[in-house]
Amino acid sequence: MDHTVLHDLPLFNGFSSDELKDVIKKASLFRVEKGAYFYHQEDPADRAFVLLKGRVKLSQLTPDGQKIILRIAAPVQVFAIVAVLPAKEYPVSAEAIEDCEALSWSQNELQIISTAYPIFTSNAMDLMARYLQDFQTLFLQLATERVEQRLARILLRLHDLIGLDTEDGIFLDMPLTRQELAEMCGTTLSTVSRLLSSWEKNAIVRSGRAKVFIKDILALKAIADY
Amino acid sequence: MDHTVLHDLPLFNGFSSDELKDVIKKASLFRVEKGAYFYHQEDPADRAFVLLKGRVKLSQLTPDGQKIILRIAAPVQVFAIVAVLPAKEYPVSAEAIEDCEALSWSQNELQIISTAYPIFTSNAMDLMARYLQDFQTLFLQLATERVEQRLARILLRLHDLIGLDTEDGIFLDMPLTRQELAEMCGTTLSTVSRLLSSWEKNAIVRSGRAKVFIKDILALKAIADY
DNA sequence: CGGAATGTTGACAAGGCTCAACCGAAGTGG
DNA sequence: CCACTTCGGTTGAGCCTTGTCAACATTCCG
Repeated sequence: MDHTVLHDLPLFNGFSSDELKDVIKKASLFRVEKGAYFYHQEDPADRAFVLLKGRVKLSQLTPDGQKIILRIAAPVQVFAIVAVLPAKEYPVSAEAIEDCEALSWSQNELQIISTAYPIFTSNAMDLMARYLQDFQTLFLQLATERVEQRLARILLRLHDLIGLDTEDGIFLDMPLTRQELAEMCGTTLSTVSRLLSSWEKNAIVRSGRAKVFIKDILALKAIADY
Repeated sequence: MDHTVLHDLPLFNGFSSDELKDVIKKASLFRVEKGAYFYHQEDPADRAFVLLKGRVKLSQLTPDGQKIILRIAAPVQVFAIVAVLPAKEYPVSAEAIEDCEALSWSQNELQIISTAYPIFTSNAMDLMARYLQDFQTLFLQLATERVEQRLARILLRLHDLIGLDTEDGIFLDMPLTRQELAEMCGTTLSTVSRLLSSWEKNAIVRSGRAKVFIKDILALKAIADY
């Protein structure tokens, strides 16, 4: 395993090449196929991951079975960082929505890394603080914006995360159903479908079965910031 | 300053009395009067606080001026823990809604404490993880529940935080306007007023100008878990 | 007393949800 | 290769919750 994959991760900020090699030596490689889970909500949080290949859907279930998607992780991103803390549970479930590969460290190994490299702890905390802030922003948007704006924002975020330029516009390189988009913005399949249809009429997007192209990103931004 | 005030704070878990005394010696005492601010959103985050007296409203503004209240802090609670991280900004504003006193440490002092007591860092991280989880729960509720349930939940949380038994029912010991309740559950003043009125008809609460008594907490729980 | 906050209530509109019927594409098995 | 099933998507009707706007009442406070 090439240590350079970790090089630009904020979590390993301040690590030298040798240190990264050492950290990688401690890692295990996990393969999880499409549809399977890395872990489930409320399992004891005993492993953290760095995604190398595929996409992971991080979602949470309500007591009555509704789901919301909190985040989609793409390579090369960290997830389940909560595992650095002892005696926690995973707050979300992590499902592979494509065939995935990830590096993983057990809580024990994370403990060892923390002790050997004190900066690791503060990097982890920094990461957590960033998530916290992202959440506050999301929360604010959910509380104050209409579905239309929220969906536009989500497409824009996906654009940054996984947008691919094609002659048909910017392709969002991930199989996303209407249902999943709905779970990302706290609404229903029908509403998402209606919005995408109406945007398609205005040549803002083009969308089909589990795929979306963005044709007019400025219009989308205008909707988001309306 | 009596060091025992810090004794039960998760942030100082694992500190001996002597260590707590040392930590307190490094603190400054802040007084902030009702209506004034400890800090504003987007100020550089250079101080953390432990509230000793009064209440603090932690709120966030949208670009277009809407406000939501993320948390009300009561004694003895920590806020602005994000200040342990260098080069961050406060993600919220902190307004004293009563005359307040708080212990405070500068980022420098926090740095020194972290170095002297490694457990402090992990306590801080733990605290952050807890906030993160609380947020995810809040987020989920906001996304999936109706205003009625959310308001009921908020009253129940306030009950745990600041409920006082009286002959008139359980008094929520804090001046909270309809507007503020609305900002806590992401809705409008009118809707809160209507809900409280209708609950008053059913003898679930009694409420007046900036005050609320809970008369039937079971009914409230039933609404929350509906 | 007068003005500023705060709260109540009604009328109305709209956004979004539910339910349901229907369509089309993709996959599957004989 | 065709028939069938499954999955994902679209769309309409109706309704409910909630937001908006506005007038008015009540309480507080200087």
